[in-house]
Amino acid sequence: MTLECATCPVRDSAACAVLSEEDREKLARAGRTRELSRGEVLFAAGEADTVCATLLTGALKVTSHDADGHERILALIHPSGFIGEMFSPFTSHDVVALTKSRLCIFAKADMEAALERHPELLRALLRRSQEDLHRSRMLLSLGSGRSAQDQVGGLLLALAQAASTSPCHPARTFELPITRGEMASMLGLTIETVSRAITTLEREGTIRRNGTRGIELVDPARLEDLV
Amino acid sequence: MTLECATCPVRDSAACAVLSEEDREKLARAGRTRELSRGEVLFAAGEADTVCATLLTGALKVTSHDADGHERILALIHPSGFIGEMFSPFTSHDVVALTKSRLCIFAKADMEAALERHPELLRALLRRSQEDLHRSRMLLSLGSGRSAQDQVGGLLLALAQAASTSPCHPARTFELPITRGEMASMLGLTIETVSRAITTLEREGTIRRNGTRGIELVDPARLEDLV
DNA sequence: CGCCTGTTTGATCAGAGTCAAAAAGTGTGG
DNA sequence: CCACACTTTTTGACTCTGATCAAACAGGCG
Repeated sequence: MTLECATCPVRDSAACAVLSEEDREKLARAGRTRELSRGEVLFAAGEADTVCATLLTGALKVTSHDADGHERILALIHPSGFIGEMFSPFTSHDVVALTKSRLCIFAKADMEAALERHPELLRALLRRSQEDLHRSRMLLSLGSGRSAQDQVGGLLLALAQAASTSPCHPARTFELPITRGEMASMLGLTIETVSRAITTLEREGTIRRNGTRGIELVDPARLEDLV
Repeated sequence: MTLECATCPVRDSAACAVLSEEDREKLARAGRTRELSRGEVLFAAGEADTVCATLLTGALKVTSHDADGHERILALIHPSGFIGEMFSPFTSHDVVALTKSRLCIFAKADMEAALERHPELLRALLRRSQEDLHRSRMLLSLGSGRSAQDQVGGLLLALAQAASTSPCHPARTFELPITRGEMASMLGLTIETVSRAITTLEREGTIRRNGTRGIELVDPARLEDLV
């Protein structure tokens, strides 16, 4: 299926937004879209990977697996995010769909050619890469000396910020994009510990739950000074 | 002090190595070198930062501090590494010298101008940024479900790789660039736990110690299949 | 309705943290 | 070269948090 940039949901925020209308069209002709359903694998670690992609809708996770198959989530990817290490011929981590997702896929060779012609695209990717790096370090610092409950609180806050439309203020109410198990795997905790932490946070009056996925931040300040 | 690219120890590996001789000279004229002694702060989190830098010799750490002042090391920077988020006006983390270090410093504005003129420099920074991201995720996956001993083993392996001249094989013997406390702070453990882990690894015959900082990997394979 | 997946809660246990002190290094000045 | 002070590392005893094992509970969907 060929691309329809005109109706693209991330046409203003994705990396290719820095291109002119016509340049973008030219790039689009080299690409195609792909749908993934929950659990489908986009990249598997260690495979040669010859494509890169922009996420249009849905959400992806970047994971690694330790010796005994335990999964660790290293990053979440939201719409307009870019996937693919342009300088490494092999993927180092798995990339898997968390929900039904739609992507815009390019051969690395085509993207490489576009980068050659459009330095502004290079700049857009650099910016994204530095943001990814920043988020990755956030996740690292979450795991620090803090108690399990503080870690979960910090993650909730981070997810609220990701769910928010405005970049600085967290959303007051939002739906968790991930399961308890996936939260646990982002923090290196167990499902049970995450569940208990959420229960405690609710009993303390810091948050309120709305079904299993809905979260309302009653007292965001309390979460904020954990960071 | 003006720059002497001719005698620069990282002239072939730093980002600016992608420039031609004359372009590099031009950039060099805008920069200056700076010396830091152990513990000196290059950037403090939250400050406006108007410069970026390449590390020539020594080592730096990137750290964050939680509410009670506990430090967490998010990354190490080795010679030829680049420091400075080009797209964010404020530094988000502290950057501190681990040892006596020498840097090559540029005003962001000058670097920005150079990026404008030399897309290959942009590409070099993107590559570096993706490598940083990769290292950051390595550190994340180290912390996973693994025992303290395995985490320390994994860190030793990573440090051996960083110390090695060849990029894939770890050095068999090397000097730890950081103290026990700093190792602990990279993994989110305590000094005592790190110390005990190292003692156990030696008793198992996986490593041998040579003074407090020297490490010999007797059985690297055992460490490798922990990852 | 019953099955399956995901979540919550409970009881027990082990591993890492904490507190404390000895030992090994490092550097300084006499 | 040695004596002394200071920092870093190691080791020990005890505690407590989070993992583990197990079971009840809640939704979603055929």
